[in-house]
Amino acid sequence: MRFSSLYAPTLREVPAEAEVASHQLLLRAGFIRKAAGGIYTYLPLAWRVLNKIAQIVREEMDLKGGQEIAMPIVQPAEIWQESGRWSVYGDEMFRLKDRHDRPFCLGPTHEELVTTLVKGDVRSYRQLPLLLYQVQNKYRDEIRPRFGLMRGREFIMKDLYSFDRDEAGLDISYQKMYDAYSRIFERCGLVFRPVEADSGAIGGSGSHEFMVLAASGEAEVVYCSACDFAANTEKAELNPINVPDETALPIQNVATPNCPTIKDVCDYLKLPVEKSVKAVAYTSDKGLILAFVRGDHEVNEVKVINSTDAINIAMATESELLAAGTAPGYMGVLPGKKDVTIIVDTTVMNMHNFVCGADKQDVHCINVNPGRDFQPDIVTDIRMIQEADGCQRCGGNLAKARGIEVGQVFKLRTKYSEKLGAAFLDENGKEQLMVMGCYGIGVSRTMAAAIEQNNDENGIIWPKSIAPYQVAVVPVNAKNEEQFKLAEKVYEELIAQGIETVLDDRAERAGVKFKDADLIGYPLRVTIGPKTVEEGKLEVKARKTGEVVLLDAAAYMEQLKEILAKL
RNA sequence: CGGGGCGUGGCUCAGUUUGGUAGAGCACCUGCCUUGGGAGCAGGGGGUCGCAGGUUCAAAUCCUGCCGCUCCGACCA
Repeated sequence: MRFSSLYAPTLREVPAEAEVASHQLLLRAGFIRKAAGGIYTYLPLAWRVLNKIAQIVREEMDLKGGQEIAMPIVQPAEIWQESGRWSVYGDEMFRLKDRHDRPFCLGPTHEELVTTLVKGDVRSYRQLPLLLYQVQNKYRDEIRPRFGLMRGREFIMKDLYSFDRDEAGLDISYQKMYDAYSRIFERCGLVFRPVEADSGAIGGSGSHEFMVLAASGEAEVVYCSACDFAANTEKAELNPINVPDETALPIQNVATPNCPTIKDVCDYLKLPVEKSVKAVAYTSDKGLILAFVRGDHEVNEVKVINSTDAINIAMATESELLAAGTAPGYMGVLPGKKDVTIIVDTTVMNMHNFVCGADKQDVHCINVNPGRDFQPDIVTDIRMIQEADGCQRCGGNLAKARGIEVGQVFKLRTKYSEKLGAAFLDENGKEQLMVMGCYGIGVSRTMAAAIEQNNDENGIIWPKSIAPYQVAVVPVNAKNEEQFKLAEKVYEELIAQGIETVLDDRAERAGVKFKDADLIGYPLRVTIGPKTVEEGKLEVKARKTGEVVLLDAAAYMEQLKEILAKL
């Protein structure tokens, strides 16, 4: 491709809307343009990168027996109503109506559609396992789209669905995908880590997220320094902390003036924080929810949501708390409140003689004991893991890192086959539900994550496997016939060898072309200018290391290929 | 949802406080000159000042409403 005709409008200045590196660089280097909030046009360079990532994904999916299909983006409401998710999905779903007023949505995911598809065609265990996938746009009307392609409302996703005859089959499919995902992100040149994820409302074990490690990541992960445990902090399961038995003392109210925080109370009463219980109040479509954890712990909102039937939850307001019969800053576990769901962390149930709010301004209760003094509506693990908790598996030390979630694998089991009636006959002629899994990769997010992990002050540094072009050939002075002729010759020769190359044939000054080459991030740049042309040399510069090598202009190809191969 | 900031040519922004002929740099077009890290000179094209009302002789500027973008918070009582 000749740069003069390439649609890659580079910008000298950073568009004001972009905050993170990948967003800024994708805009500046002429890869994307915004069409609406969280919705982007992919320009030729971006489209090449996306296709390369998708190609790697396809190869690895096909190796594991995946078959590519293409399902519609527009989906009828009925199947979502059947699975129950039409109402569950909430505002995140883009909904529309046809001319007959029939409801549809833009697919945020395809479990319903693919299950409906397969149940119509698969009758026998002989047709299983079945692995179907597609690569297409997905639509999610995010509360707050941000960071360019990292959290868009329209994005490209690879989604594969596995159908097996039983748990054992699912385990095999799951492992295949886990392995394939590891290979995919390796081939994309990314530093990543698979982490355990809670399978949420679906229950049971069986979900991993693939995190590209980057400071700008939205997710926080913890990992063990001793074993291979790694988990999303939002999802890491925690064992309750055991404490020695104690004789239950009589419960009593104590005045605690001006002690709205746990620290105030414990300082005032001279109690260790481990002897206190604090609350976070949420308001939801199911009413007010009070979530209690030990004073030095943190509430994990995701776990709270998973432990209830609530769909949308938000922090409760002061007036809501007062109306329910409690007091902001002084909320307690004791009964006597109106229309409140009380959720208590498992560790709290092991505590004795603790202090918590008395539901009255400036009053706390001391010597509160579970069972004797209160019975929560729900007892479950709702706290956020901390480094101090240590590895929940081996007791080793935990460390934290930030990550970008680029993929997730998930055991669905029979959640959808049951709701949508996807069954087959086994060899005994007995009807069985298909056992399903789903496996997603954010293709457009992977592109952004690759940039987050590979950039410097001059621009993008593409991993070779997903670079839009491998080499840029830059004649320093396009009007110098000798230089330009040589550049064209080298360009033609590289193309003939199947090496993706851009010839920067613009009548720009050298500096402009160098800046653009760095910004766009070609792994290699071949410079042809007066310094080298007279000596019959080509200058080859690696974007990543800045290393420069001079090659014989008459016989450079083998060496150049070697340099490329080593990148 | 709440709170802050912003909306002026393709991009970055000035001008708004104190109403009075729409500006700069970059980008773009033409010519000259220059050619190893975003050159220089000369000439030129391009803007319903987010939208809709209102006030005024006069509105980018003041008032009201709406829309869009963006950041922060969803923070533990």
